[in-house]
Amino acid sequence: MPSLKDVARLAGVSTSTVSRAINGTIRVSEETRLRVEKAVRDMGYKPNLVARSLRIRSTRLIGLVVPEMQHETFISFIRFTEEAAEAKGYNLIIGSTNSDPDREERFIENLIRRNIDGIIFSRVSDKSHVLKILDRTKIPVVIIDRTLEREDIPSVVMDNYESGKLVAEHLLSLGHRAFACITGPLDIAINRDRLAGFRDTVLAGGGTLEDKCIYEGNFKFESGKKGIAYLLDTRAQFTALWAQNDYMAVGALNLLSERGIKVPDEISIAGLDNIQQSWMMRPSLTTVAQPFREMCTHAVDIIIDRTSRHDEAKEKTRVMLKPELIVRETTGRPPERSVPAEQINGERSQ
Amino acid sequence: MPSLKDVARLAGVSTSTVSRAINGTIRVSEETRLRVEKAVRDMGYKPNLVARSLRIRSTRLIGLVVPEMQHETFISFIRFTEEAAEAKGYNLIIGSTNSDPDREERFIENLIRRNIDGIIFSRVSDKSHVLKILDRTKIPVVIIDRTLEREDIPSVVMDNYESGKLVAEHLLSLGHRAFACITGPLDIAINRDRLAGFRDTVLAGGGTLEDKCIYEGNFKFESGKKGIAYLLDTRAQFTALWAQNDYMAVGALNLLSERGIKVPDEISIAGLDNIQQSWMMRPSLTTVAQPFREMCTHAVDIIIDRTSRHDEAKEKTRVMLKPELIVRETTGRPPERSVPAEQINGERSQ
DNA sequence: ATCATTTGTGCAATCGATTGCACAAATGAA
DNA sequence: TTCATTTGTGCAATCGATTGCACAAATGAT
Repeated sequence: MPSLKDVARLAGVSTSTVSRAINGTIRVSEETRLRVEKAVRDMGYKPNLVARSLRIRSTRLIGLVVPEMQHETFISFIRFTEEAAEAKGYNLIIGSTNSDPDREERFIENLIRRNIDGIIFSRVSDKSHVLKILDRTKIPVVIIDRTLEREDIPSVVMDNYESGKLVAEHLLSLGHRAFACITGPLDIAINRDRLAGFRDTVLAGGGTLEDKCIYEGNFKFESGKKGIAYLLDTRAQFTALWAQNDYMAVGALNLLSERGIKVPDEISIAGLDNIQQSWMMRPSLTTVAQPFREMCTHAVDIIIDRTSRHDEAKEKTRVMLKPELIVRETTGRPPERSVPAEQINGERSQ
Repeated sequence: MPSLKDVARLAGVSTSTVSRAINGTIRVSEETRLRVEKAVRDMGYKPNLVARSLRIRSTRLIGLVVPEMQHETFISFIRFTEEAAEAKGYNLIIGSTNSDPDREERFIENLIRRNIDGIIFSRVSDKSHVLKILDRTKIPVVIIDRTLEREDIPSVVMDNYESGKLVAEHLLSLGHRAFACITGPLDIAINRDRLAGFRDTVLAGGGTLEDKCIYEGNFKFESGKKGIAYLLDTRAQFTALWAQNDYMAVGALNLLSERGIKVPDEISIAGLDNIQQSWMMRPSLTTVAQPFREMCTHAVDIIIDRTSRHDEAKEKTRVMLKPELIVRETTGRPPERSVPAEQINGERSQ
């Protein structure tokens, strides 16, 4: 691998000149520029980014921390963040922590030592000690898909309240009045927001969402199954169910199919996330699409913005983007003569 | 951020000594080691990996090239490669090329300039000019999930022939005799291998796999739908179908459900890959699991191995791992009185 | 006590770029 | 023609580590 020095020698100029000719930081005479360019081509010279990074203290690397790679949500973050980063000439280092604090810490330490330009977190907890580590450096950080108590940390989220609202409006317009919900963990703000949007809209529209029609899940398939089973078995009355993510919706559908309950004829189901399965399955799932691409693009932009104008006062940045409702087959009109859900359940469950 | 020099000053020794105390490359007296360690702790010193990489010409970074991030296969590669790399103290830079040669080239160039320790490719084509680029450097390369004509490039693949064999054996043992197959692109060796394993075993077991029962797909959902539609509409005769990946199997199931054909009562279906949907859907999909974790671990090991013993003669490395059959609900005994498939199709299609 | 060997440490070069400063040549203004 | 300004280039320091070599002190052998 030829270095700057080799190119300089071949072109008969100093390394400074070659560097300037390449980067265009300072004017170089037309003539020498051409000579340098020729030398660069002839030798197949490729600037060494490690050396460059060391000198200019910027690596054009962004770190992305995800808790795991099973959920499609995180895959989307990886995918779109990589896309956005690549478009800006950055590369992406990813690390999944498996929700293991040690691994998380190791990974962050590594990123710091690698002199990374910024870090994007998805789903960190408020108490993550990692944030303390980051406070000690001045590496820009963005939280994606969650907001933290600490307001000085920029975040990018979907308008979660709105997502609940969209689903409720849709179901209300189909004629539903009795609702149920399988939520994500309610210690997390965004999930409470989703629920609030859903509930507020349901009630405003003359519907009901009783407490016993709410099941707190954990975003996994199994939890969707459990949730719907619980709701059916406790004879909660509802004709429409919203699961706060698609995996739980799929789980619910799975159990309904097991029990021979027809969707959407007897119960309407909606999810959130728009995972692949949601359109591949039958019946296809009505859901809310998160604007993942935009979220990631924003996150990357914030990082790059903060690295460029280094030490300026950090204004608070909180980006909130609109979700989009995607209507498919799992939602329909409520049962014809509005059979009480209780009765339906009674027939079927055990 | 304190540097070696700062630590050295605080500990009252030279930077060389600090470096040696930290890395343990050369013996340092117990006493100074303790002094250095204390200084390191007191200052919260973290070695700068960029500087280190520049000097020792090794970054402990591995690049992973995937064509896209929609297919779960590639997600698995990312996931397990990251896991394996992290376990060995390496970090992972990923890039998806979207099958765009320019993007691919840009990404590879970047990796080279970043002085990456090795590159893992999934799904490169034989004619990818990228390999030429890599020939010019001596960066270790591994191909995963595909073998190339060029034998000097190490690869890690599943035993694809075996996967076809496993499926065929399973279906034969259930009593099936008339088979169909929706393949991946047949210009790719591994797909021909899968088909060969399937066909050989079917025929050896007294079954049939007629030419008109083979449909060449492209691994996507839609292509599974099209494939089964084609097979049904041309009245190919079969009671069991193998789709060479799960997305196509799901597509096929989707269409069968549309046409009201019962699985596995009327047709048995098997896939390959063991994607999430395969166990979440109903009926759950019989499939072949690829040993992704092992594949990725091997790939990382090969890279690390080759970086350490730098310029030795490269022996040819081709790792081949065993697949595993996972029997679920979409495969069962063939229809009771062995109704000719033609008749079944006749009733249903259109 | 003398010399060879081992042990521990520091000096300074090095990896490959970028960049402040100095300076010569070219240009423009008077 | 003379002086001020602009333009283009090179020297050498720098980023933060690692490491070959030199050398002093400690140790061991005789």
